[in-house]
This record gives sequence, C-alpha cells and structure tokens, in this order.
Amino acid sequence: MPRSGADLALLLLGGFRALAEAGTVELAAHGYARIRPVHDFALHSILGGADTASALARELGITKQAVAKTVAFLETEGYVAGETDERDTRRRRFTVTERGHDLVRTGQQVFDELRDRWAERIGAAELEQLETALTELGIQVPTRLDAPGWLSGSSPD
Amino acid sequence: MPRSGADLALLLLGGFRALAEAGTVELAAHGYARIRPVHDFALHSILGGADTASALARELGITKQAVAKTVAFLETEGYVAGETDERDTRRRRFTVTERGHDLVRTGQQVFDELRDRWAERIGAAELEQLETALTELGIQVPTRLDAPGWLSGSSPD
DNA sequence: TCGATTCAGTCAACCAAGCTGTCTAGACTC
DNA sequence: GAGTCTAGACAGCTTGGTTGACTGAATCGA
Repeated sequence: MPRSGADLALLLLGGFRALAEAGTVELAAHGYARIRPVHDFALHSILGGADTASALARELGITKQAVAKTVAFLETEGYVAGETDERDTRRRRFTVTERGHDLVRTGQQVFDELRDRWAERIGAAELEQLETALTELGIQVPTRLDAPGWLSGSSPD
Repeated sequence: MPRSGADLALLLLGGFRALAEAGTVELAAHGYARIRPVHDFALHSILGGADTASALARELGITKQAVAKTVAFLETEGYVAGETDERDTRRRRFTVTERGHDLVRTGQQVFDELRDRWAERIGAAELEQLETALTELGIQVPTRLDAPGWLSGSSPD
C-alpha cells in the first residue's frame, strides 16, 4: 500500500511542528518567552558577522523593515545590544549579549534533548536514517521561516 | 557525530517546504492558481460531510469567519457551490463542483508524483522507513496549517 | 572637490490570513 | 410564547511580513 504524497508532506510538517511546539514551550519555561526561530537565526547570523540590519536582511532573506522589527524585539528583550558604528555612522552594529548567548545555548540544548527523546522512541539508527534520507534529498535548510510555501499561497506569478 | 535537534527540525520543515513549493507550482501549472492546503482540506471536509461553514470551522479548527473567507474563495473560483438549506434556512450547504473534484484529483496526483520522485532518488524502502519513523513518533497530521508553532510565536501564555 | 550614486535605516501604509466581539435571524426546547 | 442555541455576517484588531518614499551618510568619478 503506497502512501500518498500529501500524507508525506503532512508528516514532515507535523514532525516539524511537534518539535517546534515543544521547543517553544520549553524555551518559555526556561524564561525565554515569545522566541521564534527567526530570533535564533538572527542571533546566529549576528554571531556569524552579519551584525547590521542590512546584512541581516540579506542573510535572512527578509526585508530591512522586518529585520528592524525583529532586532527591536531582541534589543528590548536584552538579547542583543546595538550601537552606532563609528566608522560609518549610518550603521548600527549589533552584538549578542550574555543573555543572548544564554538563549542560543539553551535553545540548542532544548532541541537536542527533544531529538534525544525521539531517538529513544524510534531508535537512534532510525532517526539518523531519517536525517540522512532528508539530507540526501538535498533538502536545504530554509532561510525564510514564515510562509511555508504551500501554506501561504506563495504562487509564483 | 550526533546531529543537532535544531537541524532535525529544519530538515523536516525543509522537506515539507520542498514538497509544498513544488506542489503549488505544479498545481498552478495545471491551472489551479493560489491554491493552499486549507483549500484542499476544506474540499475534503466538504466531501466528508462537513458541508456547512460551521461544520467546516469545527473540522478545520479555525473560526467560522476564516472559513467564510476560504469558502468564498472556493466559491468564486468555482470549486464549490453553495445554496441555502431548505430545511434550515440559516445554513448554506456546500457541494464540491466538478472543477473541485478535478482539483482534488490533480492535487493527489501531483503530490504522489513528487513522492515518487523522492522514492526514485533515495529508494522506496528508505522513504517508507522515513514515513514509518515519523508515524511511529505519533506525529499527528496537523489540522491547523498556518502558524506552525515555533514559527509564529504561539507561546502558551 | 563637487555632484551623482549607492547604501543604512526609518516611516507610513498596506496585505494576508487569521482572530474576537457583536449582531441578526432562524430553529429548537420547555 | 420566552429563552436559548445555532448559522452566518460585519466590523475591526493582530501578527509578521510587504512595498514605496524618504533622510542622511559614505563613496565613486570626472
């Protein structure tokens, strides 16, 4: 009995959602409320050197305005600090605060634990095979996190 | 080298997105533009007997208002037809039109083909194992399609 | 060196797909 | 027949993005 392609898609989405939901809950329980992946991504990008709004926009594939909002959140929540670049006063350069580092660390930990729990349930080998399969399919890690395609009517006009 | 939980989440999302994106494109190419999963879901639900706005809302887990918009789209695009229930004139009962059936059929076909293509690339056995693994994890097919948890800041206050 | 262009960032307005809250009106229930 | 429940609609809000117009700083080039 061959399974349907639609079910496959939903399984994948369901899997992601299960992890995501649990992760958000755990993070909130650790005191990191209202954290979305884009925040974590932004922190990673900043750590990776994309430390201005424009650079982040390029890296995250969203507009500068969207970045501005995201970074404003991160700044008011104390995850990043921004100050004007002395060499180029147009720019504000962001650095990840201690609390920001904590968030990144905790996030990693939380998701690793969730993965471990999965491994326990279906076996480490099977989980690794699942990851290998997806990797082999050339699944590229999405840079844009919102609007998962099919969901949000992103038809290419 | 153990992989990270975050990567696993992104692989799953990436997998879904790859299918979803390709599916949307294919559907658009077949003349079904701006179709989102919720549309397909709604059609299935109507076929399954949830043929009023309220019933659809319950089934899809969204509000009546959201259903109203969805159904309005489906109706103007000719996928469903609605007419007032004679027994209960408050209600409009929806039926799936021929075009609606075509869409459902084509959608299935498109996604099955995408799945076949994956099977060719990584092997049918491996793909089935992937599906089995996810199924074993008790991944439940998401009823709500938008706001995939971690993405949309659905923190449980 | 001055003018043109590019680039960083902000503001305002908009969009999409949901949401809540309020309402009308038809249908059951006693 | 009164009260309650249900179907559906309308208005307006929310979230997380978008576009477009703009200011002001930096850089390029004749």
